[in-house]
Amino acid sequence: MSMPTSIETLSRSPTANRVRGLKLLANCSRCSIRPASVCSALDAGALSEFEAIGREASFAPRMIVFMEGERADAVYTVTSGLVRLFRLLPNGQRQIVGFGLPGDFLGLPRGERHVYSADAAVGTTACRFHRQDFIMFAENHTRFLRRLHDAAVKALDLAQEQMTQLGPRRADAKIASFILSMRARWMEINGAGESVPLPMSRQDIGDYVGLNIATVSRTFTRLDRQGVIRIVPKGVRILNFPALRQLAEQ
Amino acid sequence: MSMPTSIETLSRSPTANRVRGLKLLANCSRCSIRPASVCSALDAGALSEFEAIGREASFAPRMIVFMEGERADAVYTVTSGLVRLFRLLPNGQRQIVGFGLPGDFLGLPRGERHVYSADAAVGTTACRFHRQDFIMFAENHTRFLRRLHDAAVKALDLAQEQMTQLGPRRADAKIASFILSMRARWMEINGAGESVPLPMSRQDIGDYVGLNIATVSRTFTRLDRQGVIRIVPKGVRILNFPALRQLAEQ
DNA sequence: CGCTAGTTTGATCCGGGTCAATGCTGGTGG
DNA sequence: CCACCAGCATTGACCCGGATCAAACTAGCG
Repeated sequence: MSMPTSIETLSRSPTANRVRGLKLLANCSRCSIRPASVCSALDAGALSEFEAIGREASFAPRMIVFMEGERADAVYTVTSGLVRLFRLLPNGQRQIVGFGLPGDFLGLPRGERHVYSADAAVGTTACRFHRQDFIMFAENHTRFLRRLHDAAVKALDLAQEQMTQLGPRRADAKIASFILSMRARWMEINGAGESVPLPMSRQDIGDYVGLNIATVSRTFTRLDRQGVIRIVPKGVRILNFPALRQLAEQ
Repeated sequence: MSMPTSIETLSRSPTANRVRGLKLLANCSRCSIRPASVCSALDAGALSEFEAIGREASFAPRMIVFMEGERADAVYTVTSGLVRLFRLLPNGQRQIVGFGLPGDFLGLPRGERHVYSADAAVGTTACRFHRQDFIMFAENHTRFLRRLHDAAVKALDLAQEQMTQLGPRRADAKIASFILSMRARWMEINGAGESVPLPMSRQDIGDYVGLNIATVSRTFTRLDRQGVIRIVPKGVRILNFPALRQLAEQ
């Protein structure tokens, strides 16, 4: 975690005019991440009804989606790119509490205000719905509501899991767990094999698992040299699964 | 975190015949922690109806309330003592994910199985309800249901908060935050002032905030010597609030 | 081609982990 | 009533992993 980064992130991100593009949804039925999203619970009829209340939003890197404390008046389904979910601590450090991947649903806190902030880590697109429209739609489509509930359970579970990762574990254990958990999440989206995309920066990874950027970098390098993974542009390729799993258990 | 402790904890805790006592609820209307519990949402009539489906359970120190992975067929409201909520990690370490204080509601995961374990840190009493009875009752009492929802929100918020505490923070910052958060929770129960009960062991505190028992002890001692707190039996007394708050922010 | 943001790598230092000895306290039985 | 014991807390000595600071390197991108 580093103070400078979080400050920079904020000052470089204009809070006004956040959304780069905002146009009608083209065709949900052809949407490639639909199977992995809450929309998978909708049949053709419901889908076109749903399409009518949504808009496509796109975010340039570092653009803010919403801020902690703001009224939550819109909800999102990420369709491409990567969203960082984070809290700014009193001392200026940034704790990333999660990553929003394509298919992930964001922005519906239990209360009326967001409890964490969200910004785009890379160029990102999402479907945007007004909270009221969305809730009304959900209440008229029971299967969809249940699917939303499932999504919430999954998020809670991920958060609990993350709590156990953040404790006093060794750097290579944290990084190994991180790689495996990202792999598991990509698997649900595109069934990928040993290749794991990591679109976020080293700093983001550090702020997520609780390590300094230098330590993150060194640990990746070490795992690469040990032949456990191979570092590739914007990701890694897993070479030795058993070794990686063993490290993750430490 | 220490491996031996978690192992001991398990082996010393018989899984059979866990509940020491199990008798009818005496008189909910006179229950001293009712204002702080979900039962506060019930009027006299509903309360006696509620009384009829509950039983009082008591747990000796180290007795298990429920285990991660088990079917969740009973729910609890803690009435006295302290419950530890924890996960056992693959390497044998124990991560305490929360403490159940008097008034806290436990044991209703979103799915049908518990996602963490719970045991008594000290002699503890709780009201026990069969899950089905409880859910049926709740569905017939809307105010109660809403109150339950609030409790869930609070728990989720605490978990997120805890995530930000576990990161790479200094030992005195972690301990200071811990003391202040325990104080805030006791305040809701008995409005106590600068005196903060800490019924759990040093090991429990360490497994919660992510510190070694030795470091926990040393940090308490240091804060005491610095005049920020005074260590008293089973707790601390806060002597210098501003200093403690300042430490917590680091 | 050169600028900028991000990444890697090196050198150094310190906080907290580890191991182990000692101290304290409350419960038990002679 | 006191001696003993078990479990927990405290304290000390030592060491190591990761933070910090800083420099060199690399990859996009205009």
